[in-house]
Order: sequence, then C-alpha cells, then structure tokens
Amino acid sequence: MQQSNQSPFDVRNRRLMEAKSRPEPSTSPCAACNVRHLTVCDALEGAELQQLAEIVQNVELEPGQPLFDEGERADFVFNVTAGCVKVYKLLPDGRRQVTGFLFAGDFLGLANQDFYAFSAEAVSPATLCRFQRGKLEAAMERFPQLEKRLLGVASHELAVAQEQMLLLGRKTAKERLASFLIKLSESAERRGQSKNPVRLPMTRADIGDYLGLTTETVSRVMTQLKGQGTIALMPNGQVELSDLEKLEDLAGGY
Amino acid sequence: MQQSNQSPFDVRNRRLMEAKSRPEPSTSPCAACNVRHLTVCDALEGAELQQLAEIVQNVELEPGQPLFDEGERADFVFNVTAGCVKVYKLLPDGRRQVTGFLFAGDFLGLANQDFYAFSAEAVSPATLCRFQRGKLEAAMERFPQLEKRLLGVASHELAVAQEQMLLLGRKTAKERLASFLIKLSESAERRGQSKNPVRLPMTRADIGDYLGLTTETVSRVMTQLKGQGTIALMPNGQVELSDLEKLEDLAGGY
DNA sequence: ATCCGGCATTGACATATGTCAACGGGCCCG
DNA sequence: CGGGCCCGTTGACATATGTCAATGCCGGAT
Repeated sequence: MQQSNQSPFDVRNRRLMEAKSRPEPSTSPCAACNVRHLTVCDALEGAELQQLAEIVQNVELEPGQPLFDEGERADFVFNVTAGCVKVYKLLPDGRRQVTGFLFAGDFLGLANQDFYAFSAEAVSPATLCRFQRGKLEAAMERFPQLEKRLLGVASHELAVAQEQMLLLGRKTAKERLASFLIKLSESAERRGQSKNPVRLPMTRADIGDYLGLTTETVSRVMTQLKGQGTIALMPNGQVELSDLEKLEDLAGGY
Repeated sequence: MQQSNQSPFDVRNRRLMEAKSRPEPSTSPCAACNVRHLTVCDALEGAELQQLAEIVQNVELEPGQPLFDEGERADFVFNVTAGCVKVYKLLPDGRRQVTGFLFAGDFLGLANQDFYAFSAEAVSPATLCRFQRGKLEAAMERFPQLEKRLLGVASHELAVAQEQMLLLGRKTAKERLASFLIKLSESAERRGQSKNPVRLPMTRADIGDYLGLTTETVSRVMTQLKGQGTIALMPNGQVELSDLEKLEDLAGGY
C-alpha cells in the first residue's frame, strides 16, 4: 500500500508499512493496527482486514479541533486510534453537556438518523480511522460478525449511559468526581496506560460539563479530595489516586 | 374472556386466536399483534413471524410488580405490548434514577454482559412479550434484518440517553418538566394515544426519579406551570398542555 | 356512603452548588 | 526576557433545589 505523497491517510499507511512490526506478507494497515484488539475491527481477521483497510481513511486532529457538529449529515463513523475526543451536546444558550470522552479503541458516530445527534471535538492531539457509513454498512453485510460486534458496542454504550444518568441525576459533586476518577483510571488500564497516577487530558471545564458541574465546583472538590489525602495532583494533569479504597467509598457504589 | 386456568401466555394466545382480527390462514399471534408496527418485530413477515411466535411468551404485570432486578442473569429480552414499565438503577443507599419509561412497542433488555444492568418494574398494568435470549439470537442468525433493526433500536436509545444526560446535567427543574411533558405527549401520539391531554401513568416520585428531582420539586413546578396557564391538571393523571408553544420555549431547545 | 391509605400539594427552612470576581502560575510567543 | 493568555484555584455571596413536616385529596375497599 505504499504510494506517493497524499492525504494524511496515505502518510499514516506508509508509516505503518515501514514499521513492519508484523512479519506477515501483504500486511494491511488494519492488520498492523496496534489498538485493533480494543476496537470493533477485532471482529475481523486476515483477508477481511484487508478489505476493511481499503475503505478506511486516517484523520488527525489538534486539540480543540472539531470532528463534526451536531446536525451535520452523518456520513462517517470513526474509531479513535490515539488521543482523546469529547462528545457533547449544546443548549441554544450555550450550556454544554459532555456525554463522553473517547480514547483509543472507542467507536464513534453511531447515528440512527441521517444526522449526528451530537458534536465531537479533539481534547488532546488525536488520530482516528474514518469509514464512510455506506461502505461500512456494505462491509457489515459481508461480515455479519462486524454488525454483531457493533450491536455489542451499542449495548455497552447504553449501559454506560445509564450509569452516567444515575451519576447526573442522583450523585453529589464529590461522588461524581470520585466515580469519574475511578472510571478514567480503569479505562486507562484497559488501554495499557498508567492506571495510577492517571492522566486527565481534559480541562476542568470539560470535566464539569461531563459531570453536570461548574469548573469551580470541580476545582473545589479536587482540592477537598487532595486535602483529605485521597488524591494528589501532579504535574502534567496527572492525578495520583492515593487512597483508592476511600475513593471507591466516596463514589457511592459505582 | 372464557378460559381454563393456564399460564398467562396460553391465555393471551388463545385470546388473540379467537379475536381473528386478521383473515389470514394459520394466523400466528405475532401476525395478529396490533402493536407490531411499533416494534422490532416489524422487521419480519409471514413465515418469519410464525417462527418468532414459536419462541415468544406472554407476561402480564400489575402496577409495582418487578420484571427483573439489576444484577439478575439476563436470560430474557422483552417487548412491551401494553401499559407502562419503568427502568431504573439504585445506589446502595436507595437513591434511584429512572433511566426510562417504556410503552407499547418499546424493546427492553439489551444487555451486553450476562446480567441486567438495571431493574424494570411495571408502572401501570402492563403486558410484554418475552424472548429467551438464546432463542432470539438464533432468530437473528436466521433473520439478519432483525439484528439490523435491533442495532437501529440501540442507536436510537443511545441518542435518547444523550439527550437525557443533557437534561440531567444542564437543565433547570422547569426545563426538565417541560421537556418531559412534551416528549411524553409526542410518544403518546406515536402510539396513537391522546397527545393532548396527555396521560401520566407514573407518580410524581417516579417523575422526580426520572428527572433528577424530588417529588416536591416536581409538584411545585407543576403548580407553577399551572399557575401561568401553560398546563392544566385534569382527573386521572391527565395533563392538558394548554400552551404548547410556551412549553416548548421553557423546554430550552429540545 | 364511609373510611383508609397512598399520593399530591404546600410551607418553612437548610444547604449544595452556582455565580461573580480576583488572583496566580505555567507556557507560548514575540 | 517580558507580556499576555489560558487555565486552575480561591473567596464571598446568591439561589435553586432539597429536606422535613403538615395537610389535603382522590380512589378503592368495606
């Protein structure tokens, strides 16, 4: 798949080819993908991956750069391969609710209707795989296990969303922060990153918009947790979960 | 309803057979289902419906009767055919978040893992179709359009959940109530029921647990809306949306 | 028709969280 | 090296909503 200078997609492909971390002949970029085990793509193998590779494009985003906006035609779906992306909805007056932070391996863009029901924007430098919706649907036709996997992803997202509703509707600020830190830490661990200290790539404002709080409250609760020795704030947005058990208590059962 | 004492399932089947509202020969209960057009089952027809009918069971619930509890083995999935069912999660200390009210046509029980991630309980007298998970999965194998439909349902649920997160995280009590009444009214209309006045089969406590508020706040905001002439409370839990435009304004954009 | 019990409403008061504002520190850019 | 800017923190104060408690009402059961 080595070709001349073109889109970021091509660039990335070449980079992956050159790396040659896998010894297989005719390696496709998807076959070489080092986060595949985290993604829906893991439902496929060998020649199937080759076919997938033919319909994928690469996207790179700088922090703050939008991926798409609510209401746009939902022509693409994505897979985050690196970095962090936030997904959010806005009220007309600007109030924002972040409905999720996505990391490597997370799937993005399921939309029932023809339009995205939310906006997406990079939090940190991020790379994603982009699939034209129609082509992915054709691939699902050929590879039913892909569709099955997607249904699994959707079900899981649904369970996560319900937990978040519980948090937003019924938890105190301290419980929300504690839950957030724990889940973020677990998520990092799943991706093979540091579980403790855990890195928070997003701002306090983002966290507030995710937890239904203000920046100030997030900050205050952080210092409270710091004061009681439950966490410690470190350089670079890292947070040490010094007393995980206490944090789990505070999280109120989830 | 003359019948001998059997399971509710048999009772219902016979009733439907006797009704013979469709002239087709060998009518299956699913073919005769009068809410099928609202459900996932609408993905199938004719002989396929016959096969579906062979794996379905009927469930009838009284108000307050649980369907299943969070943490139970998720052996079944359901389709609500009449009445109202609430789905909720609890915190250890009893705080409750209702994550949804389900009505005729709504699908229930998608669970990624082996256990239900939430509890379900009848709000009003309700009837449901019950499918053994394994059998339904086998049916999806045979009828891919069923799986596709289910993915559609899941995507839609996801969008609804995100809207609810926006409500819980960022809307005021008045906005929450207004949004709730509007959505309930629209949902009733889709099912062919009265859109205005709209019937609220659930208690104020249920509404509060759904909107992240207390019973008292729900009640207060209701009387406020009544006071400004936006709604009128009628007997039997009916609510007249007297000034829909104003209500939509109050709902804050959704 | 009457009684009872759950549900809704209302009031007085408490408080968690929001709002507004100031300040400090790190970091990039000139 | 200095200046500005974004982000985080902290403080004083405001307020929406929760809490606790009393009362009222409707609807089903006797």
